[in-house]
Amino acid sequence: MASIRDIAKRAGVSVSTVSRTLNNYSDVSKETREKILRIARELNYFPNAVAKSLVQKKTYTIGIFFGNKVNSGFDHPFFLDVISAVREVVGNAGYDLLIFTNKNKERATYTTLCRERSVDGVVLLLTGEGKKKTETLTELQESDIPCVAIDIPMEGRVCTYVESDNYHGSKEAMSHLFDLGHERIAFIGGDEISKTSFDRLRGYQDALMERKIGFNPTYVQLGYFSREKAYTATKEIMLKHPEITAFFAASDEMAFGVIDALTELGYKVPEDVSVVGFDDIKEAKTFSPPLTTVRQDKYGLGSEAAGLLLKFIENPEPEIHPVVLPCKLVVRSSTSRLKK
Amino acid sequence: MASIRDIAKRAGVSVSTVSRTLNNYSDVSKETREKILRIARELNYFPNAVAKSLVQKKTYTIGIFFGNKVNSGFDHPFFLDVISAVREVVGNAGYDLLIFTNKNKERATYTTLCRERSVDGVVLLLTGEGKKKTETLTELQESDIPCVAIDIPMEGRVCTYVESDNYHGSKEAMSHLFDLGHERIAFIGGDEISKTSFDRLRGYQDALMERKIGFNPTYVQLGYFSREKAYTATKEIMLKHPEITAFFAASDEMAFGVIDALTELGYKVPEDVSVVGFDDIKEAKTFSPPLTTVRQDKYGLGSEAAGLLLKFIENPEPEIHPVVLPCKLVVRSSTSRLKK
DNA sequence: TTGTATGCGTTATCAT
DNA sequence: ATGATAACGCATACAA
Repeated sequence: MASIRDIAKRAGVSVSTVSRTLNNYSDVSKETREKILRIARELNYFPNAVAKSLVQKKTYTIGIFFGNKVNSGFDHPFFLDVISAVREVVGNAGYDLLIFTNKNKERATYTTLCRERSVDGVVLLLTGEGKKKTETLTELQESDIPCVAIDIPMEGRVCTYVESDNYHGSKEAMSHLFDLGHERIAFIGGDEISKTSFDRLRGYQDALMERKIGFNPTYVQLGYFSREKAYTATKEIMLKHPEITAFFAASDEMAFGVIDALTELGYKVPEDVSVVGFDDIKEAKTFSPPLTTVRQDKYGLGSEAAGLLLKFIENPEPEIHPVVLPCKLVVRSSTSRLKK
Repeated sequence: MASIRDIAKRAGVSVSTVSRTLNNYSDVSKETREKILRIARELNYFPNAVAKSLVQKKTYTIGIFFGNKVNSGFDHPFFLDVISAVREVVGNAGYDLLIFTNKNKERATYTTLCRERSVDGVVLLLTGEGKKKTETLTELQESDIPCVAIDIPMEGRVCTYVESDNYHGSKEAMSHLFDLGHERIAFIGGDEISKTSFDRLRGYQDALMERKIGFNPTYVQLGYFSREKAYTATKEIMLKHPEITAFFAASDEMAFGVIDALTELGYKVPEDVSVVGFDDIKEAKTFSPPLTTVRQDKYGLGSEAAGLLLKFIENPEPEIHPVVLPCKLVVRSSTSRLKK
């Protein structure tokens, strides 16, 4: 409640002197400084960040967008890890996090929302349709708002993205299956719009080609990152192609759906059919059977994104380059050697 | 970038007319209104929320504190559900969410942080030590900042809390074990400071007393909501009291620890020993064996908290009353009938 | 219906 | 070393 004016009045000095004192300027005499500090404490003074933001044009706030639309739910598979990392990194630099939630603004775009709130930078953690390069995404990318996206290939003067090395992650998964003797491997992909999905599919295809096994398009279906859709797709594939001995799903959620379907069809996992997932979400470890999967460095994704963002904010002409984080195959019990 | 001044200049009117137009005041002639609106669009105008906040003393921002200290990690077991619900509810009312992260401010309290950012209200989702009624918690409770805590018994003029009906949840769990024939039931509690822990323990004790079985203190240990600590406690108890046939853990995480220990000691769950958890976190369902547990309405906790907060903000003299949400026993496969 | 003037709490520029 | 004053972008009381 107390403002610097109140302090100034009590101390018998001007507001500018108070301001300088509170901001640790050197040109304040020791006596007045101490007096002001004492009074500030007495009045239980705290600076008003809003007023400060207005004049400094800096809010020390990082915005975050989630979900599959401009505004929507928290349906990202590892929202928690990413946001936790972002929070840690930007927090240490003195920034707070603003989660955009405002739903009753039509005509709002990422850019206008950011400008309205005057955030210093923004992290994009979108899913599904939100990852499609729409007009509003392009607008943001070309704006002067520092921006880092997770898993969306955006690039601008102060805009880039962070992703996992999905291509090589996919290949590692395939290598593992090859090592176990599998060759007839089905793939349950993500969607047709995201780079993430595309890279994982490409890894699958290339692994097959390099192994001279060849790529059979009828072994591939899209599951749209949904357990249910993956379940349906698996049934369809497996009924038509009972010769398949392994499934590679582009997400753990979908791998669960694959296993659901397989189990219902009477196959045992991994005895009859092996299954590999992607992501290594929390439930992967406790699932039955524990899922072999490609682990993404979720925390790293978030901390890299935050680090880049801070660089953009603090550096007027940053070098920009997307960050690609390595994946790691985690072998558990949903895969096993092919029985002759 | 464009301000109402720019619009005013272009339109040849005063800033107040522009302001009134943009805020849908009725006393603006149709022509000037249309002209202003057109120019606003041309200039790609958006209001500056910071400036607006300064003059209106309202930020349309809800703050959230997490973790076990004033500032710390996201270690709450269902952070995601709660925050998702809060976001939904306050979002529909036009508020955004501010996650406090700022770590480099010593001497900061919940109250000063809230004042500094001028949040309109705040949600507390703390764990561990953070739930202890410290000075800074009391300060917040007694302040005029609208505040709703989850699982912490705080009450003030614009401050209350939301919790699950832990006591009856506990009793339900015990009833289930009684129904299966168990009588020698151990309890792995939470901590000694939270009401949540206390209520669950009380439910356990009362259930035992009402059943005329009596309460054996040596059957009780604290696990501090940690899988590891619960593991250790379980070993200790089970080695001393092999007559025990069931464990009731005050959280799912701890129930996992209980099962870890039991398994290592050579007991089969649920054949030899039954185990019940509390919370129904995501992994409970996929754990092996799928965990019987007491489900908390996590989303409800968040949406009730948000609803109360909005009431406090919009109503000068709200009636205050804590909200207690019912729990629900979810029977899965970690409990079974006692073998004679 | 419109304009003028003031203030929100702070920083920053320029004097003194 | 300190003070006066303008400015940030907007809302609002009051006057016209």
